[in-house]
Amino acid sequence: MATGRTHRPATRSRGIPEATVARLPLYLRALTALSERSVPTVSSEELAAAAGVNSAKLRKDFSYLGSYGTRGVGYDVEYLVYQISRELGLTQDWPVVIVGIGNLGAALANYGGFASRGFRVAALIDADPAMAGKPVAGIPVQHSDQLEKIIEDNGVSIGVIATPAGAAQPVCDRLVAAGITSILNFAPTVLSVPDGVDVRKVDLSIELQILAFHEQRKAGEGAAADAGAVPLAPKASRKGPDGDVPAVMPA
Amino acid sequence: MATGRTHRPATRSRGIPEATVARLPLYLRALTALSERSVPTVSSEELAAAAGVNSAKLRKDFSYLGSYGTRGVGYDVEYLVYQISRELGLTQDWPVVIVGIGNLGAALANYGGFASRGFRVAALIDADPAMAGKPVAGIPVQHSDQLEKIIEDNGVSIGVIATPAGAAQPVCDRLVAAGITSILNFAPTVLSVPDGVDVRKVDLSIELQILAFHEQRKAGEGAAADAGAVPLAPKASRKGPDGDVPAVMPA
DNA sequence: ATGTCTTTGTGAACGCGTGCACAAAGATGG
DNA sequence: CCATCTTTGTGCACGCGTTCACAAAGACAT
Repeated sequence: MATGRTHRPATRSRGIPEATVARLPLYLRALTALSERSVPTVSSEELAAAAGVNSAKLRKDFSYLGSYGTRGVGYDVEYLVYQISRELGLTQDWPVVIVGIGNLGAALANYGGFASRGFRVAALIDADPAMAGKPVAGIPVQHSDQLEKIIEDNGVSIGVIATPAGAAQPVCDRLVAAGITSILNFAPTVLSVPDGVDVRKVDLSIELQILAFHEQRKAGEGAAADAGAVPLAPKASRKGPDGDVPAVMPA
Repeated sequence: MATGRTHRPATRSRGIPEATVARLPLYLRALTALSERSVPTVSSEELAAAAGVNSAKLRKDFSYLGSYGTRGVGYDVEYLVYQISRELGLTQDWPVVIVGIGNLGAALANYGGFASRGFRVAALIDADPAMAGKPVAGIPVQHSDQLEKIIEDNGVSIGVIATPAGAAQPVCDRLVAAGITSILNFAPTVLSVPDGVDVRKVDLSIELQILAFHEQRKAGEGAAADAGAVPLAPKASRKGPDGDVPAVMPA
C-alpha cells in the first residue's frame, strides 16, 4: 500500500496492534460490500479472500476485538460491520477540514469515500484570497484567516493538509495550536508536531519510487548500464560495493 | 503513513529489506533539499532528523547499499543522492499512464512530484468519450480504446489507476494484459493480479479511519456511550468481551 | 442424544525490523 | 608521528507481526 506507518513506535492501543488497526478498514470495506448484497454470514476464508489477506491473520485480528464468530458457521456480516465501525470510531461524526484547495484538495473534497464513513467535510480552507467564496464540491472555500475560528466553532479534531510543501509546516502549527490532534498530510514534507498529535502521511511520489525500485529489479540487473554523467565520489578511493558499476568510481 | 505494504510478503530484493526501500525516497527527498542549499556533507544525525527517522536506522539502511560514508565526517550529499537515485531506478526514464481522469486523476496529472523524479506522464486515459482530446495538465486525454496501443507504443510498465472502484479490476486486467507490471491503485478495491505484477495501493479513506481510531482513544473511553440503534447479535447470547458496552449485546 | 463435520480462536515458533551500544576508521591538531 | 575526537558501520538483543497447526466449539443430520 501507499501510505506508511508514521512516528508512533507501534504503540498498541488497548491491546489492539497497530498492524491490525490498519487492516480493520479493509475488512470493513469488504463487509460493507457483502452487506449490500445481503449476504448474512461469511467465513474467515471468504472474507480474507475479499480483503486480500491471509485467513489466519484475519482471525487473529478479529480475536483482538473479541469473540465475534460462530464456529462451524462464520461471522455475522451486519454484526461485524457494526463492531468494527464502533472500534474504529466511525459511529461518531468526524468533522474534517481540508487546507489547501488545489487540484488535490479539490479531489479530496469531492471524494465520496469520506462522507460514507462518518467523515464530514466541515470546511475548505485556502490561502489564496481569490479562492474565497468559490464553491468546491458544494462547499464554499474560506480564507485561511478564518482557520482558528472554523476549527473551534465546529469542534474539528482532524485536519487534512494538501498544501504545497513549503506551506505545510506553518499550516500544521496553526492547526495544532487551534486544537487539531490528528493530521493527514499530503504535502511532501516531514511535519514536526508535539506529543499527542498523530500524523499520517500520504506521499504519491514515494509510492511510485518504490514501484520503480521493484520494476528495475524485474527488468534485470543486466541492462542497468546507463553511461550518463556521474557525480564524483567524495574523496577517498572507493571499492565498488558488490553490484556497483566500476565506472561510477573515478578514484 | 497512509499507504500500506501490499501483497508481497516482505520479499527482500537483493538483500535490501522492504522497510529500507520504503525509506529511501524519504532520504532522497531530504538530501535533495540539502543539495539545493549546496550543503556538501551531512551526518547521519542531521539527515535522520531531516527525514524524521532514527539515526541508527538510517545508518543501517545505508549499510545495505554499501559503505558510502566517511567516519568522522558524514555523507557526501551529491554522491548519496546519486547512489540512492540509482538504487531506486530513478536514473532511468519511467513512462507512466494514468487511467481515470476524474478529480483525482487530474490532480495526479498535475502533481509536480512525478516529473522531478524521472517519472513522465506518457498518457492520460479515460473511458468517457466526452473527455477525449480535452487537455489536462497540458496532455490530451485519450479514450480507453487506445489503452493497449498506448502502452505498447510507449513501452509503459507502470500504470496508475484512479477510476471508480467498479472499473478498477477490468482496467487492471487490461493493463496487465498489455504488459504493465507495476500498478499504483487509488481505487478502493483489492486488485487481483498474476504473479510478477506489483501492486501498491493508496486509500484515502483508510488513512482517515486509522486517524479516527486513535482520535477516539485520545478522547477517552469514558464518553464512548452513544445510545444509537444497535444491530442484533447473531444468535447465541454473547458475553461482553472486555471493554465492550453491555447494552450492545441484546442476547 | 449422539456423532460427524465445519470453522473459529489461539498457543507456539519463526522471522523481520528496530534500537542500543561500541569498536573501528578516519579526520584533525599539535 | 601521535593523540584526540567525531562519526560511521554493525553485532546483538528484543519485540512485534505473521503463519502454522490444532484443539475446542458449535451446527446439523440421523
